[in-house]
Amino acid sequence: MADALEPEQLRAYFALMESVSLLQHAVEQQLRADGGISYVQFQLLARLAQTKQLTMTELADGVVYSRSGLTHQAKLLERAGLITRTGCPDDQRATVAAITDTGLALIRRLMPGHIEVTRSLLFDSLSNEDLHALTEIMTRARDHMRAQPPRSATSRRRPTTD
Amino acid sequence: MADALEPEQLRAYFALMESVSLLQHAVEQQLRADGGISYVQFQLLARLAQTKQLTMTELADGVVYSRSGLTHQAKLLERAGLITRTGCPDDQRATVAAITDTGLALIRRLMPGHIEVTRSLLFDSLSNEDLHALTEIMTRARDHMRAQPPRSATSRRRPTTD
DNA sequence: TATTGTTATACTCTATAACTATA
DNA sequence: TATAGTTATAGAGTATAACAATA
Repeated sequence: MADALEPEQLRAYFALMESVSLLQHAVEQQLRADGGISYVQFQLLARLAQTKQLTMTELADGVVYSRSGLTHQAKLLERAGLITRTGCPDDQRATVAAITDTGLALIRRLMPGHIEVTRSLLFDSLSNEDLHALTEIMTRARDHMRAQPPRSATSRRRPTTD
Repeated sequence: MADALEPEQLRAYFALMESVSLLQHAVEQQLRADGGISYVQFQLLARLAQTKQLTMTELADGVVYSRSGLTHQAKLLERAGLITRTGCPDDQRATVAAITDTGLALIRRLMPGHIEVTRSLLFDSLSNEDLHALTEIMTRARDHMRAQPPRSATSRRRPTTD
């Protein structure tokens, strides 16, 4: 089951990882320089810009891999006036995060540069057929990965009773 | 030039970033659990396993974005007995890094699990056509990104005189 | 008893600037 | 003067465990 990957699989794997590493680094530079926020913080803000209201657990999904990490980031965003955290009326245990006008304005201000970076680094080298193929492939891959159980029994998403 | 990305570009971008994030997290878990090393350290070891001898600058290429970061990682790897650093006879300024037998053994021990993670998370969801397309697309994207000049004038790869 | 979220803490990674030594 | 690399240091990110409050 764990033989060597085929050469083409290796090439795909390395090209994928290095490309995203380069892209992510460039995006992080832009966000930090233009808005003083990290990519993780940008992701959280972008999610809240779409759905307005999210509990901490919902907000964490797919972006952050530990609860304390999210609390830390949320605290920074709240301190910067970009989000608010209030108690949830439905479930007293939960905290509801929402983006502020300042946060919305920041996202709107950062978007053009963010888009420009991804365009010049990634999409400028892709044909329309490439784009279709990439979308299809990576969407399927993401769904597959999300459905995959974590390798270790001690996951932070679904902590077991041990 | 910086209009909104098309919806399909956005979908591709998000799927790409989230997939690699999930994959990288899984790979890091495996490497840390089975070998006690990080993904960056794994990449450095893997490069040295192929080419045996590399100067620090050559070794950094594409893996690490600052010289001091590489020095730090190299120090850790050296302390763990996984690589050696010796002066370069050709250029007295340079340091040549080489992998040790212990380092080679570690890479060989980690590879099956590493491959198994990437296979179960990524390649199991890909057809042969997908694999061909992905390889072609991401190889081209990587080459394009590598050729791209950094967005800011103050790059750490090509420090200017300011 | 399980879940939501926070806190405290420790560890790792990364980057900047100053420095040494060699080309 | 430019390059290769190290050092010191400071800042940010992340994770673990212990905890409080609610379901």
